[in-house]
This record gives sequence, structure tokens and C-alpha cells, in this order.
Amino acid sequence: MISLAIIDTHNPLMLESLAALLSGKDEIAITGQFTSITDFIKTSRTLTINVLIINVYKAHIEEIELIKKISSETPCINVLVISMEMQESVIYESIKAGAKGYLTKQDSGSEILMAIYSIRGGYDYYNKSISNIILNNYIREMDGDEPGKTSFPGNLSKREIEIIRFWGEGLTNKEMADKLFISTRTVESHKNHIMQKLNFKTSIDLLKFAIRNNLINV
Amino acid sequence: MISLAIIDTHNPLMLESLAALLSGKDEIAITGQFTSITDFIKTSRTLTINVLIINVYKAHIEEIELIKKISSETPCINVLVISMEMQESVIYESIKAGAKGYLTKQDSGSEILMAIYSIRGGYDYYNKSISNIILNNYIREMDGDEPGKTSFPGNLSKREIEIIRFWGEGLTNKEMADKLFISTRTVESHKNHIMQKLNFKTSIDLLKFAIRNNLINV
DNA sequence: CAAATGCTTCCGTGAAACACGGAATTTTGA
DNA sequence: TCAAAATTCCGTGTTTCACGGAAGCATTTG
Repeated sequence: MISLAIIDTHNPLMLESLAALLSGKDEIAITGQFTSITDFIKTSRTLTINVLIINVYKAHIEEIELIKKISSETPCINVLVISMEMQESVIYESIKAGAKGYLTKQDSGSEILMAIYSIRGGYDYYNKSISNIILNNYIREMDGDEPGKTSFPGNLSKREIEIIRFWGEGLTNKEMADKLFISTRTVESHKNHIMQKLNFKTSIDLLKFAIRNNLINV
Repeated sequence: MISLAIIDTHNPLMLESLAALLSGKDEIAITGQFTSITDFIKTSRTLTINVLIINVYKAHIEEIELIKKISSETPCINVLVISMEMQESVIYESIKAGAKGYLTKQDSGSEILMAIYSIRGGYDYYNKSISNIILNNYIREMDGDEPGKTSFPGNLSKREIEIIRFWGEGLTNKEMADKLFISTRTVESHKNHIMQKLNFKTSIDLLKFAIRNNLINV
């Protein structure tokens, strides 16, 4: 029996549907469905998870970070990435981060099953359209510096991304401070640091940035 | 028994998953899954379809045309639109085209079921978050004149739209005031009026609104 | 015509947020 | 271990926001 968890931070319906698709299959038990990464982190310790499916969209920093975290802290969890938007950087980064499998939304349910079984068995599984060897080589080469420059601008910290998210939801400094148990001045500091790191002049720039990177939903 | 068909031209996995989610339910039989509209048109005559779910993405002209076609030629087919990208225009256009229901990817499986049952029973079903003032205003306004017109919810004045535009470009009140030869207090007033008219609480809401309505570019 | 309504303009006031700088403590990574 | 980064907080002055009021015009409408 394979214990399977799924994360989709952007499309609840997709999450539920995918769970329905897979829960009907032999040898598969859905042990968790998560609409946010923090949710997952909070709950995952209490769960048995063999394979974790992460649906990755355009905004992928947090998902990539999660994959890194998982592959270092709990390597018994095998990560299968399903990318919802065609973006090369997602492939490189997720595999570099330690994902064991990579599929796209183009792939069928049976392909997902094959991927799950392969990954559970300790094998990697990549979408047919991706040439394994070339890709792996490429990624190994990229270990160090890269021409594509696909990493996140400014190297924002977790806290800072958190702040952007809340701020993008319309929370005031006070509300954020209460929620994070810090003072409003600290919230201001974080904002200042963000603006400095990203070299933005106005908060509008920041908001647009956040939207482009799907840190917040329009 | 409800005969259900699903169209998703962008995401085969979503199509399959959604079918899996719904086919497990009482009273529902999936009679067709389509990855293209021409596919659907070719095959649909030979099928019994009570409810047709159409997953609509950003490019939606073809889907909208299909809805029009269906509601005029085969009104016995009730169309339920599930929009995958949040875009106000999709709402207006699909409802105008004759869709009986409207949901978003945010909605749960149970909400879809309710929508399906409602629609089968001859009732319309719209997502809760959609039945707001903006929608009603907009559709009422659209009754009569054509799309493409720059009429906006809440009856914003020219000046107010001007303010939104500048503000969305990152201009400060002072800069706007200089550019428009008015005082900064007047700029503030305009902003206040805008927020009141649109019933927004935070400027984030306003910015998101502006982006949705193509007042500013991300 | 007179009244009503909406647009544009402006102001007062107190609260909140921003810009800029400094600084202490904790975490992290090489 | 030790430097760098992250996180926390504050001072000070400027700007914006929230809420309210109001005056001058243009228009529409009874």
C-alpha cells in the first residue's frame, strides 16, 4: 500500500479531483490533501507518506523550498512534481531540489500511476517528453552557476515572503503583527528590507511583483 | 440519473480527475470527456447530455461561442462553467452566452455537485463570491451596448479612472497632483470616492480590481 | 424653472503607513 | 567557529489613509 499526499496551493478543485482519481486505484491510499504548504508542514509529521505529489504552478519558490526541505529532512518522502504551467525552470529547479519524478498536466492518469509506482520503488520517473539523461547532465552542470538565472530575485527570506503574502491579502501592519506575534515596527522593517532587496521604489511595484510570481492571487 | 459531459481543452489531467471525482457520485453518469471543442461537436449528437461542464481558461472565445451555440441549438443541455483563471470578463460573457451556472477552481467538489443538481432542476447556480454588486452592476450596464466598452462597475468617473491608472503606475499623490494641476488633497478625495464606490476596504483590493479590468498592466 | 444628483475641487483631524537610519539578538552556513 | 544573514525592535520625520464636511458647477428631471 502506498500512502499518498497531495499539495495544490492554487486549485482546490484540482486537488480534490486528483485525489478522487487516485484513491480509486489499487495499492494507493490518500493520507492527506493540502491547500497550503504551511498546512502540510504542520500536519505531515503525524502522517505516513510514501509519495508526495506537489502541483507546481508559475510561482514555485515555496514549492521548491519545500522539496529541498523534504529531501534533506525526510528523505523517505518521495516527491512527485506535476507542473501545471509549462516552464523549463520548474523542471530544473524541482529536480535539483530533489524531486524524484516530474510530470505535466498533459500526462494521463495512468502515467501518474506509473510514476507513483516507480518512485515508490526507488526509481525516478520523468515525463516522456523529457530526456532523462540530457536533463540530468544539464542539471548537474548547473550546480554552481547558471546562465538561465531562474532563481528568485533578491533572495527573500521565509519571513519576508510571509509578509508579502499577508500584505497581498490586504492585512494591515497591525494585523500582521498580531498574527505573527511581532511588533508593527518589525513588520515595517521586513517591508523595508523587501523593498531594498528587490530595489523597488513603490509598493505598487512590489504588489505587481507578487502577482507576477503568484505569491498572491488577483 | 444525470448524464454529464466535461470539456477541458487545456488540462487533460484535470479533465480526467474531475471525471473521476464526479463519476463516483450518485445519480451522475459521465457520458463524455472532451479535450477539444470540435471533438465535442462531432460526438455530442450521439450522446445524451443533461449537464455539460466546460472548464474555461484565459483564452475563452471558443468556449463562449460554444455556449451560445448550445443554448440556442440544444437548450436541453445545461452548461456549467468552471473558470480556471479568475477573470471577470469570463463571468459576464459566459452568463450572457447562456451558461446556467458558474463556479471557479476555488470551489469544492460538493459545490460542484450542488451546482449540477440545481442546474438539472432548472435553476441557475452561481458561486457565492460572484454574486456581488460589481457583477450585477456590470451586467445591468452591459444590457444593450456591446462589449469592449470601457464601462466600469460602480460608475467610476473619468477622473477617478485617471487616478487609478496613475496610482497603478506607482505615482505618489504629489506626483499625480502636479500632473493633473490639482492639490494632493483632491487626489486623496478621489481615492476615497473610489474606495467608497467600489466598496473596497484595502488598496490591495483596488489594485487587484484594476489589474482584472486591464486598467493597469502587471 | 427648481430641485436633485453627480463630478470635481478642497480642507481638518487623527491614525496608520512609509523612508531612512541604527542596533541587538538569534540562526545559519561554510 | 565565525562571519553573514535573518529577525527583532526603535527614533524621527514625511506621506498616505479614513472619515467627515463643504463649495462651485454641470446635468438631468419632475
